[in-house]
Amino acid sequence: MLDKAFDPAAMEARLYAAAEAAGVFSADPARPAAPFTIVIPPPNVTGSLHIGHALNNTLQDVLVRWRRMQGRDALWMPGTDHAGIATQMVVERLLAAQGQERRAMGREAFLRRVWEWKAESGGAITRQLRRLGASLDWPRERFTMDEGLSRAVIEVFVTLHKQGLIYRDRRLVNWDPKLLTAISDLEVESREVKGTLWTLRYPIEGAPGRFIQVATTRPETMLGDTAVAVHPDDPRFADLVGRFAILPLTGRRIPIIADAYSDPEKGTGAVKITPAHDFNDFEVGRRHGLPMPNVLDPEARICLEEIAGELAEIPGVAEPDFVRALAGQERFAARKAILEKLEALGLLEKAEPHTHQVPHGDRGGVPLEPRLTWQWYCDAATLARPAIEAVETGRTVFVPKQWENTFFAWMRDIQPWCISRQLWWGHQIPAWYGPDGHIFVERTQQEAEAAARAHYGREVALRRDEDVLDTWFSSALWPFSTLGWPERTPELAKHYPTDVLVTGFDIIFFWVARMMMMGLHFMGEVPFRHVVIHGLVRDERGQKMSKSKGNVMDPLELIDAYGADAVRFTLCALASPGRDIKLSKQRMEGYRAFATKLWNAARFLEMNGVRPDPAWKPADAKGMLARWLLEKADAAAFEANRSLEAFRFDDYASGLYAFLWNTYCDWFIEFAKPVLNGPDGPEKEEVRGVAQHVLGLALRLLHPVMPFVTAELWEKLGYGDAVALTTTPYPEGREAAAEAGAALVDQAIEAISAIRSARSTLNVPASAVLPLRVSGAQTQGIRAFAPQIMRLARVAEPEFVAAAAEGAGPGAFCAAMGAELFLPLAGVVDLAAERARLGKERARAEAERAKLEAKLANPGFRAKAEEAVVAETEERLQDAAAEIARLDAALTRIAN
RNA sequence: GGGCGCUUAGCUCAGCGGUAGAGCGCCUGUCUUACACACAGGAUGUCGGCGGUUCGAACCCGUCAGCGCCCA
Repeated sequence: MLDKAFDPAAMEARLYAAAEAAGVFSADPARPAAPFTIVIPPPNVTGSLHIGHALNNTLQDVLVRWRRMQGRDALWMPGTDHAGIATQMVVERLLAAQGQERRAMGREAFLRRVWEWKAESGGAITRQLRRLGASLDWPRERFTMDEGLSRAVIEVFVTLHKQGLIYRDRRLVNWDPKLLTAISDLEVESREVKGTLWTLRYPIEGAPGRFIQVATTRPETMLGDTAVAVHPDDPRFADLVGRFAILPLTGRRIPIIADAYSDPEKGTGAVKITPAHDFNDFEVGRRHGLPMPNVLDPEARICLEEIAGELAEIPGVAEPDFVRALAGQERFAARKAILEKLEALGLLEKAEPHTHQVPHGDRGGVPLEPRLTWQWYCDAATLARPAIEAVETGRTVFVPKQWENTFFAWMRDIQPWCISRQLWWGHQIPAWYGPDGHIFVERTQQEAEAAARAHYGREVALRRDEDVLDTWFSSALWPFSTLGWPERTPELAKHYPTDVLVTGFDIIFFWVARMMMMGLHFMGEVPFRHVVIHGLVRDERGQKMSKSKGNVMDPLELIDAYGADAVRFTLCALASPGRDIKLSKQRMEGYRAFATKLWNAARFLEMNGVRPDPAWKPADAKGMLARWLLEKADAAAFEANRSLEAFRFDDYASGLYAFLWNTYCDWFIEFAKPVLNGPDGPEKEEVRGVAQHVLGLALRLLHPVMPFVTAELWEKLGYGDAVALTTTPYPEGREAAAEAGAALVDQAIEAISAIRSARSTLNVPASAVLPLRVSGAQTQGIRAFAPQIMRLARVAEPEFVAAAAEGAGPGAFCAAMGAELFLPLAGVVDLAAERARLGKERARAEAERAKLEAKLANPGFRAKAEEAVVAETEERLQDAAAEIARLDAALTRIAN
């Protein structure tokens, strides 16, 4: 017997553990079944499950469970990425708490410590995904720093290097002065900062008293200025182009150049050029062959090594001693000192408040410095071409499709990808340097040594590059490295290309783009057929959730409060394509009620002797109620499949919600009650049969989104083992096709609704049982379901007469699909109220008739509209007219 | 500045050429022996404005307005 109350907490852990232990979440490459594959977008190993993960993984799990039930060899690949910067920061923080520092302990000891941390506290998220019910193939779990995946990384790096698609270059990077590493363009967060725009005066060489003014928000970089640029067409500066300015403080001679980069409308129209510290200036510097001295060290302190030799004393303009004193000063302190000095020299024209965008590191949180360094680069533009083409030709399809534009926009303008990071935690770059700096890129130290021997003709000492690769470099390989590549494993052969990648739009650049590039280059085929982009989960007011706002919803707390099924169902039901989700506890309460409803319906059937019966054949069902329910169930199953095929998780959820609650509970079970309470016999057997059959169908249909309550009911009711539901075939259903017998149920439903509405409007006491007189050409539904109508509409045994309302005195009149219903209400009915009710219905019918008449009166409509539409319109007009006639007759009877 | 999206019932959202829908909320009634996390009934919409295409527009096109996001 089912418990009275549905208690998710009591069953979830047990059900999940049983399924995991039974191995039903695992793929089997030996099975002949067609594969269905999703690789999880690898969460960060330092991370914990947030509501965005809950959405992302719920959607993946729904797809995987559904396809698995369809018989596909489903593989949902789990794992995490090593998150170079984040993990290194976590461990460094732990060390700091113990008074230790990574440099002091050395690289090897530090890495040991990181692995220890990973073993102890890494991957909390994988345990949390289990609480969500995610049916990942855990025995196949991978980690980007695994031996196998690391091998793939080395293989890819070496291969791309030999192909000339990876190279070393000295370019500007986004440098994080706190983390002391280059970071990706995508890890740069533009923050609006209220700063100051300073205008500086640079003296013109050979023109005493003449200055050129330049505006800057970072005056400390002026030490590295190597030119002043003006627009070629700007008449104000035409005579200065080709001459020189004297850079204050350092006394350097810098040319005044013409370059269209300078915007005559902006600032003073002249702009200082600091090639080593600004991306735009770097390009200008390249175009004009300017020197590019670096004046900031890795921690963004002033360093003078590259300009020390050229400092020159110029009275009133340049003071080498002052500049020398700046060495080692932190950038903002140096800024202050430089401004004070310039002001003292009369070279600071003005300072204006200025709001501008300042790039910050999204991890470290400090302003970044563009910095000129040697780094490893990947030729993304070349790799992007086939990826763009794959999307253009539809080999990979985005859902919703408009995200393809975002993908194209970024891919078509892709910059060289800086793949080296000045970290210790990560894949160390397989490059070795000879004594003269010659580079050997090989898979192993031994191979590098052999190459060096061949190159130099003798043994030499090699030094390995200390840098590691961007975490995304290994993530980019995820769709094939996790399947065993570069080994040619059965999994790789069977499951690549994968079917779907499910992710948020913010990750199109990170994952989608890079996986596409690497997948196509190394596997010759796209990594996934579909990319499903879902929205962001926001709070109920549409605000982004954040710790600082205090509006975060913890999925684990939600699971505790509402059950994993309710959390999953809510996320699914709200996942409309292309829209963010506004999540509220109220919504979740509503869907928890749905799980409870399912539980209670099952309990009711169990109490009424409904038991699973695999031998029961729907095709043998004869009764109208059974046919009606089977038809609705088939349509619901069909729609569920269709919705999931189209990745319409919202339609899938709401369609089943409506079927279970409205069709199955509100009508079928209510219709079944008189039969279940009645005498034993074939009719009761058939109702029990169809009830168990369709409940079993509903449990299967709902299982992908509500795996826990469905599995529990499946087992407790006796359909089978809870674990076995995971691989029980998913119902296919078929398109709705109305059966004649089933229409009689609809008539009974309509009669009940009409009577209920009349009773309520006329204030008939709920407990009063009214007589019912029925007439009309179509009354079979009323006859067939009289007991149901009596019970649900609270009426006496229907009396079938020639004309329902004739000679019965005052009463209420209504109609149901060709049947006329009359409720004699002598002494009960308020005739004025009934007149008002009928009048209102008449007005509604009249409006309908007017609309349809106008439409049919339009010659264009008859001439051009489809025939079926015209016919339907005519039919509706007749119905409206008949309804008006009936209502008129009823009104006449109770006139006065 | 460039691009994308959104604007439909009080709220959150479906619908995207032929009868305006759902959930929640609201109002009224009900302990009808599965379920008050329930049942029944009800009210509420110039489908953002304007213009166009069409026999017909919430839906297609143009335009304006407001909101949001991404990239400079």
